[in-house]
Amino acid sequence: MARCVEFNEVEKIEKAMNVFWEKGYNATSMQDLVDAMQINRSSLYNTIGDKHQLFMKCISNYFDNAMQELKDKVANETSAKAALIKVISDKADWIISCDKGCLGMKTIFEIAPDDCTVRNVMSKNNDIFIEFLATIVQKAMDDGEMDDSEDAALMAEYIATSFTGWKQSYILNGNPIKIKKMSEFLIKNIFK
Amino acid sequence: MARCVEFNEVEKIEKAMNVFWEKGYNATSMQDLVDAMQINRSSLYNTIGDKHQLFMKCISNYFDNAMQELKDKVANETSAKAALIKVISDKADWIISCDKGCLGMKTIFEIAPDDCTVRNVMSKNNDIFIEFLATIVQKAMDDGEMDDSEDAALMAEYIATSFTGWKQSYILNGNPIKIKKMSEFLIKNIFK
DNA sequence: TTCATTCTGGAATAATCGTTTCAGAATGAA
DNA sequence: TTCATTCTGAAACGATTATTCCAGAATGAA
Repeated sequence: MARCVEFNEVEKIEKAMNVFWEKGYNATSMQDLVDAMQINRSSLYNTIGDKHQLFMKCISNYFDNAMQELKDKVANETSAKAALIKVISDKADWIISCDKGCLGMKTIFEIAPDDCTVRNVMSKNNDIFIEFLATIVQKAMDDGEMDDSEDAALMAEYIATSFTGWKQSYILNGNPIKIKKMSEFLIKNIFK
Repeated sequence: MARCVEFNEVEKIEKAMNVFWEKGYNATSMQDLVDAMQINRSSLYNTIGDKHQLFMKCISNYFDNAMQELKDKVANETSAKAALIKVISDKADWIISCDKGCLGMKTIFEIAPDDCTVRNVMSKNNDIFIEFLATIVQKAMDDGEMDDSEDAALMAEYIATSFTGWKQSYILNGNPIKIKKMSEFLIKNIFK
């Protein structure tokens, strides 16, 4: 009957995501996005929507990918303790390897405080992440690999907030050794 | 000989700072600033400079104030341990009480990754802050109030990065109890 | 008061912003 | 091939951006 969409939406979303990742929401212009996505302006507005809608899709895609990766990673480990160590040290490696900021943290500090829609999504995603971490922590406690005098949820939150702190440190100092040390310190701390 | 400036620069800088604090650098327009500062556009450009220069003055002023407050606070405590506890619990209270984001953290995540000038200033300020914390930690260690098997600088960094994590948590969840718990957890952790 | 100097208010600038519009090319069932 | 439909490319939109300019008011030493 009629012509149909000629581009793969997920693929385009990912290209847009990289631009937001690098520049942040406000500093990214529609021109930047159109250029990077290699898509027509009209097509963009017709199929995905405006800048804000596109951004929402980007952060959802960002989280979904990260969460899937995390789950796969954990599934490959034999114990809860090993899984936690893997997750923590991989996060440290990731922070060190990535010279851009972090789309998630950038969004939380730049956009979330003033944008209710964004804040709700980020908050929900964060809850899912923390809850997932908490189940592993709980398992480690149940298996006697970890001191269980502390609340598992608080422990998970403690781990997650540490990641944010590391990212801040790396943005400012760009010192990989410091990040490594802090991750080792965290691991030592939670298993002591 | 000639007419002289009729406004107090520091006072105006503080008004501008509040706007940046609330909206972030990119989302703040010169119009917003002119309105808030109650100053003429020309006067602004003539005496302070452009948006970026104004911003630099704002973050410097922000840090100087915070640092002075911190030093006063510490000076009023009798022991290094008491000072650390005071600093940590006050930070938790501050995070809870402030519904805006945090100018410092906002700047680090939004601007610092792509703006070398800003990054250098923030990095230097952060170093000063960490170093100051480290001296207190070291004193607590020397006085036997704290386990000295860990590096004081790492400990200071650990405390500072925790603050960032708490702010993230509070932006997303707005849960004061959680912040309180995390601050208690931190205090318990560093003195154990 | 005079007058060189400096500040002030508002208009003007050029560039860029996000978004819309529309003619025409591409599509694919009939 | 036909033709209704949908996508595409580029131009155009009005609003807003940061910044500059300039005429005139204010200033204060001479």
